[in-house]
Amino acid sequence: MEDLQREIAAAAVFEDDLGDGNAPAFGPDAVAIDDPFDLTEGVPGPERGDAFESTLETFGSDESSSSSGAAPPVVVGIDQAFLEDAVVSAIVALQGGRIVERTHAVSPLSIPYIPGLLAFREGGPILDALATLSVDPDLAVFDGSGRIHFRQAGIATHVGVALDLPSVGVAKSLLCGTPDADVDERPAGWSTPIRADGHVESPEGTTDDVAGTVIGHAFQSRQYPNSRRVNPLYVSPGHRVSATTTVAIVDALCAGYKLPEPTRLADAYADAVKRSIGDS
DNA sequence: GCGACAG
DNA sequence: ATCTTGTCGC
Repeated sequence: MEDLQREIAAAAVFEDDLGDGNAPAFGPDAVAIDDPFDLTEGVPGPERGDAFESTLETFGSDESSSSSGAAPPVVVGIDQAFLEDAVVSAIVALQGGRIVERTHAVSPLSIPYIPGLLAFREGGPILDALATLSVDPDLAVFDGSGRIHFRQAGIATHVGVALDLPSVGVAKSLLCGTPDADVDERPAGWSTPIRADGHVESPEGTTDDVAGTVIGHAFQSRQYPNSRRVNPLYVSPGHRVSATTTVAIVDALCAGYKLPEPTRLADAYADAVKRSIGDS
C-alpha cells in the first residue's frame, strides 16, 4: 500500500493546473462563496434558480451562448458519516455559490482506520458516491489531508490523482509536518507554511531530499473576538493545485464558519442521510 | 522502547 | 469518526 502511495505522489501535480480541456482555468475568486448556507432546516436541495440551470450545452456552442462567458466551476464537498460496518459518503456540488446537486452512497467497510492509510478505507466509498454524481466537478474539497501526508499522498491526493481531478485537502488536525510559526490564537485569515520534516518521504522513499519543502499550510479560517479559541485548519494540495493557491481557494470557500461551505454542507448531508437510515 | 499520527 | 447535556460567552 505504501508503494502505491509513493507512485501516486510521483504522479501528483502540486502546481496550479486548474481548469479543463473544455472549461478554462479558474482562480480562487471563481469559486468564492459569500454567504453561509442556513442549515437549521437541513441541507437545502438543489436550486431551481434562473441563473444557469441544467443547460446541456448543445452543439456548436463556441463562446456565443452567454455574454458573461463560461459557467462558474463546479466545486464538490465530500464528507462521510459512519455506521456499523458501512459508511455514508455524501457529496454536495456547488456552482456560482449555489447548490446544484447532492448525492450519496452507502458502502461496506473492510479496512480499519490506520493513520496514513485512510484513503484505503474511505477512498473506494468516495468513488462510489462520485459515480452517482451527474455533474462534472472541476474541483473536489476533501475532509482530510492531501500532500500533508507521510508519503505525500493523503486521501485528497489519492482520489484526485485517480480521477485526474483538481483537489484540495482540508484537515482539522495535523498529520505530519512542522508549522513555520506557532499556530495558537491567530486571527482569521492568518496562515503559516507547513514544511516536510523527518516524517515526510519523497516518492523515492527518502526523507532528507524533501525536508523543508512546503507541503501545506495551517490556516485560521475563523476566530472569535474574545472567548474560546478556534484551532486552525490544515490545508494542503490534493492534485493539480499549489500550496499557495490551496489556501486562497479554501479561504474563498469559507463563509463565516470554520469549515469551508462545501465540506460543511457535505458534513450535514452525510449526517442527515445516516439518521434517515437509522430511524427507518 | 519511544514516537505517534487525517477520519 | 463516534458516544452526548449542559454550558460558557457574545
